[in-house]
Amino acid sequence: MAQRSSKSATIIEVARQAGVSPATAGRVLGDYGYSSPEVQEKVRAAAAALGYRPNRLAKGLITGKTQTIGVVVGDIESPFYASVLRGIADVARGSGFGVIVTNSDESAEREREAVQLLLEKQVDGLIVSSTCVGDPDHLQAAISSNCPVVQFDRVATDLETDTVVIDNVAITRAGVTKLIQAGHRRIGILAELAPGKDKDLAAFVAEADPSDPDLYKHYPSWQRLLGYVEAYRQAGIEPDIELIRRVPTYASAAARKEALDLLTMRDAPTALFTADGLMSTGALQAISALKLAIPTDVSLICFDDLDWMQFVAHGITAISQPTHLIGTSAAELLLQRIGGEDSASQHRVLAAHLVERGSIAVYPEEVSG
Amino acid sequence: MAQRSSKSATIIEVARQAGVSPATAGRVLGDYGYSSPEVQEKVRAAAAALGYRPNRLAKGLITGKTQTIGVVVGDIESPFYASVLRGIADVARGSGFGVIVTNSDESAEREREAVQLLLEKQVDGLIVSSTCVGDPDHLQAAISSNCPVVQFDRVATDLETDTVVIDNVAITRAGVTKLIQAGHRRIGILAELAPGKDKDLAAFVAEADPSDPDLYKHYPSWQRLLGYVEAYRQAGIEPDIELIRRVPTYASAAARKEALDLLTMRDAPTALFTADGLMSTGALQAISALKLAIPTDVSLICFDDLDWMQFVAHGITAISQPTHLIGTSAAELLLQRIGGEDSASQHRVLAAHLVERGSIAVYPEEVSG
DNA sequence: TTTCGCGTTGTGAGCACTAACGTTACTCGT
DNA sequence: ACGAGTAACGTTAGTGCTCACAACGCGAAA
Repeated sequence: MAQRSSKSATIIEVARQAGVSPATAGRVLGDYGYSSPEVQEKVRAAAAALGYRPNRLAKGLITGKTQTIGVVVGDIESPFYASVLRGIADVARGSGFGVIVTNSDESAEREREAVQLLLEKQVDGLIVSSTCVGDPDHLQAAISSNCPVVQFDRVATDLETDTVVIDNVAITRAGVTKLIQAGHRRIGILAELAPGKDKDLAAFVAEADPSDPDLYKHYPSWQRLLGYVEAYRQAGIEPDIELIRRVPTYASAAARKEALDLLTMRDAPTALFTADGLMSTGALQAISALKLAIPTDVSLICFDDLDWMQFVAHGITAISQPTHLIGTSAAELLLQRIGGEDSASQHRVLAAHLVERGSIAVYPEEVSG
Repeated sequence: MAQRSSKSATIIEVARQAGVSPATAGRVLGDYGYSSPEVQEKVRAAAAALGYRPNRLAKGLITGKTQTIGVVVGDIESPFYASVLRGIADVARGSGFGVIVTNSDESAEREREAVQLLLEKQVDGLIVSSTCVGDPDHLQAAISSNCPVVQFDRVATDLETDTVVIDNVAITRAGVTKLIQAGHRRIGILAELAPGKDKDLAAFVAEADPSDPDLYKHYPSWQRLLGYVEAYRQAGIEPDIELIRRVPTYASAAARKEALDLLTMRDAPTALFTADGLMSTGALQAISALKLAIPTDVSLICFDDLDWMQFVAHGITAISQPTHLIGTSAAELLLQRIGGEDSASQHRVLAAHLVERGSIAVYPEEVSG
């Protein structure tokens, strides 16, 4: 019977009850060192009788390992992060690890605070989608104090960490190319594109260069824009900057507004590309409000394959990220590092794929010249 | 400058560097007891110079408080749980607490393991949506060892814990009544309804009694069924058990199949009520596959107001739970308990509300008699 | 001057556990 | 028969920090 009292029994009480030394009890219960079968039985019986529950704090204090990993994401409510976290949690549970989650809300300050808290809690490792890819000294601090870090989605490349990403440029290029091949010439794109100012956007589009070591290169939304621009250029068309709309972070209403604006502008686009889930819902809100039909009135490709995309209209063609796999991969890499692996940083690029449904109509190419 | 070496500085090194005793350094850095301004400055300078980072394990070992709360949910990927967790995390962050998340996958065994792990990690409190409402001895064990528990959504009522729920019966009754008032007589309902067997379902419907202290009473999906049955009875109609379809936990495909079956049966329902998000997507898949129009061919009310419900068809009428508030409330209650509050258990019943959109058509009442 | 009290600091114990090491008893090979 | 090896256990010293306690100085009250 477990005891009813307030404080849980310690290993010393178990040892006394079993008539052995604390160290011996520790060996049995902690499953290390030597112990005879008789002693094992006695100790286990005593532990069960007292309702003994090992104190992982004390263990962690000595061993320097807490069997806990810390996770920092933008917002756990977003389907993308939620799914990645699920993958992480699955792997963690399989290895007896706990997972502490924190939301940065895309704020560098909060991210730093979160990392600080996690380090104080002595997590064995960190999985981060960093907001401040620019100066990741807090992550560097973690690495310096022997706390391995794995980055995903957003990546600060000048950091010595394993990374898990998808090839945003290639998959977006493929998607937009699909639209172009269907005859679309004016394709609107809705993307977050933070940080930066409008003039940066123009410069980025003008100079778009896949080998550019620019800061923007590290942000998925900029990478997706790059894929968009490349698809255009490959088709021999110059992208119209009026069709590129940026939306502040976590601004659902703004996404709707931009989409509305885009779809009602003079010479409006015949197709839309949304760079993440928030943009997708914004676009659909606008399309719904304008009573436009998909794909008759407007074609659509959405980044991130959300639940509802299989039944809205005739199905929404979407780019599906292996979110769960991103999480499990990140966790596996991290656990390897925690386990002592000290080979060179691994950089996993996972495959995203286009899920073709019914949101792309063939657009009659205008007869020109 | 923070040091580059592997191990972080301890308070003893900070004390030596500042020329004071470890206890004094602790008082300054830990912000307790007395210390003079001069000493404070010296100690803080030394701490900064050494890149000191307090070890919360050691602190927790002594104080018995880890500033961590444990959360056990069914699946963090579900929008409902993700949003609740977000609420919890927000409150926790505000108080400097960390949050460890675990998924039970609706398995009692996993839930027990999770609770065990969390208790070993010495969490200061637990927020749980329990799978095994029937025998919550693991939760009782937590309470017995002075670890307060707050339950939400699913609740084991014979446990002395604070709870946060919504009135599932009333809000569902209101929703279904709306459908009945619109003239619908055959309303299909899709719900999880675990655990239990088919004959239990028949008995439950036959005896449906709001004051019944039955086990089922604790499960939201059964509560929602109860509201459904009550709405029927209040309208003087006896519910048809053929219209009540149950779906195994986490079986997205099964939800689709049941919905398909429901909509193609002889004397098919003219309206559908889905008891959670999974059922809703299943229903929409079926409706889409059958090329039925909402609300012309089938009316619909969905439990849980998901993102896409504002733009699918003419908008889906939904029951919106205050998910974020559920999380913040649970966390606030828990933090109060952790803070020493020992008043009687609080049971918060939050308001859900019907978001009326365009998925209910008036159904011409048949002229009878 | 004595007494009291308070602010300030240091000392030492201890939180629950593990790791290193010492001791003992026993086995095995030569 | 004897040293080496090994299994089984105990003793002790930590792990980084907090807390109770004692000690001390200093100003105010008696």
